[in-house]
Amino acid sequence: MTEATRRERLRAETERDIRRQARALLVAHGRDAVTLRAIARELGITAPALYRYYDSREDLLHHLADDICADLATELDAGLGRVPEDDVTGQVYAVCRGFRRWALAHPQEFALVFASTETALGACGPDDRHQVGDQFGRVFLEVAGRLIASHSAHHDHGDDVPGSLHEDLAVFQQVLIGAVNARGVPVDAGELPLSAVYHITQSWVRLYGHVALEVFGRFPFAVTNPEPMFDSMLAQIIGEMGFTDD
Amino acid sequence: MTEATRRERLRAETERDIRRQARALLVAHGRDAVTLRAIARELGITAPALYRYYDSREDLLHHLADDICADLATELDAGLGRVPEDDVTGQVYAVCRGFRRWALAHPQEFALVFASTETALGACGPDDRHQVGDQFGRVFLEVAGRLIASHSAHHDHGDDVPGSLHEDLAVFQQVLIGAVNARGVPVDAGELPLSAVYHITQSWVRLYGHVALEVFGRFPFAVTNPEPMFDSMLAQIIGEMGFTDD
DNA sequence: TCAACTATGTAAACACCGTTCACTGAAGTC
DNA sequence: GACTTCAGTGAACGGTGTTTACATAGTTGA
Repeated sequence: MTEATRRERLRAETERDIRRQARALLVAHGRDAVTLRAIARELGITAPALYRYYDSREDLLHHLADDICADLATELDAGLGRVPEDDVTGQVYAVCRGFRRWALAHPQEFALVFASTETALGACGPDDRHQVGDQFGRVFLEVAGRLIASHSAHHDHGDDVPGSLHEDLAVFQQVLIGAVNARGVPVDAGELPLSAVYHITQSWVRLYGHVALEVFGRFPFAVTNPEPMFDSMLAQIIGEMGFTDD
Repeated sequence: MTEATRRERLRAETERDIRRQARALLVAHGRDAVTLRAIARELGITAPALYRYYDSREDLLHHLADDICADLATELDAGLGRVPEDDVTGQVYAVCRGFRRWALAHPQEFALVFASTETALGACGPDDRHQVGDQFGRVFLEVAGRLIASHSAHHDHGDDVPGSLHEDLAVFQQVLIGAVNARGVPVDAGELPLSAVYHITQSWVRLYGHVALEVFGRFPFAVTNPEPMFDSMLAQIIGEMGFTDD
């Protein structure tokens, strides 16, 4: 099984070390502190050696963002595991609260992955086009899709979907259906109408908006305890889907 | 009137030149490109000379953020001037669309002011505590306050305000009332209840969320034309206030 | 086994960067 | 006209990303 040659094992090991150090620097002192020389210094090698692993600092940051997405997805998945399989509302709560908790605990990582102007950093993972770009998106949107699909009969305010969005939403609809089906829950377009897809998107806007405002401290006034505000927003988002609790 | 000495005039002029160049570098090549040496080079002086004007690069970026806030406020104010005084809905549309347009046209500035982890950059202006932190906030939130105040009778879904937010919201309520009154429109707490203040905050979450997602390209799928989505969201936000159009 | 090859590291150098310090010279003050 | 204030300079320190030529350890095949 240990097919890898000695050199390959060593390479993989240093590759992990590099990103681990980069991650530590990011957490401790922010994006600007993630310098090739600092990483190399910490690893006991010289900076140019890093070019055997990454094309440039930018490339390293890109892979770092990938790692962060993967870790976030893992964390959200773990939180999901602690909720009963059939309690879909609870799953949505778990994922959304998990996202907020993660963002507040890892502001630098959040800024790198979710608030970078470089387009390269956002789209994590090697997924095809027409796919949810990053591993985090996979977790969050799959749960949302399952929630909506499991309660499709309840809500039907379909008129407010802008016509010019139909094409984009239809693509996303297929992605969501594929993701949910891949988990063994069969869904078709009838159970996940465009209005539901649109509502998921709007929910993402609000979830992201609240979390980013909290992380960056851009609420219009000092919020002493933002958690009830977040939970209240979640309750409203879920409530708008047409059911309250059971 | 030209009380200023020759030296004072020159100083003010250089100060403006510095920030203008810093701004140009930010726009053209992003935050990391705003270096003291590049600014000085462009101005035909040496880098240490900049320390006669700013304590550090960080300090310069802070003042730059102030400038950006002021410019944004000016632009939003100008857009506001093109809407009839009594068309408050139109004013909200103007400010929100103006904010989105500005953010998309100035992504680097947006990232600096609205998505920086450094707390110092967000709170622009020399305003006291218990005040809206930046000049942009002043414009946006004042319009929102006026809108709500002018239609307070229409909506009253007051129960969904988390109790633990009452204190914070009350402070913000006073700020909003003060801002609206300062424009000559008398309002009191009865016309601007906490539920309305809460709704304004939630609207800011959605406005910010959409704009930031668009600027950073973090929508879960490729949105071919995000503008109708934005307008649809605005219509819904305004609709939730209890009136549709007239 | 040993030569050929490849992958991984090094040292030196280049052109940048923020920041500090001693110094110059012009503008303002009495 | 002497004195002070202050914008600007040049040199220096330690830091940065990146490229280049070079060494050497690991792997491979005859």
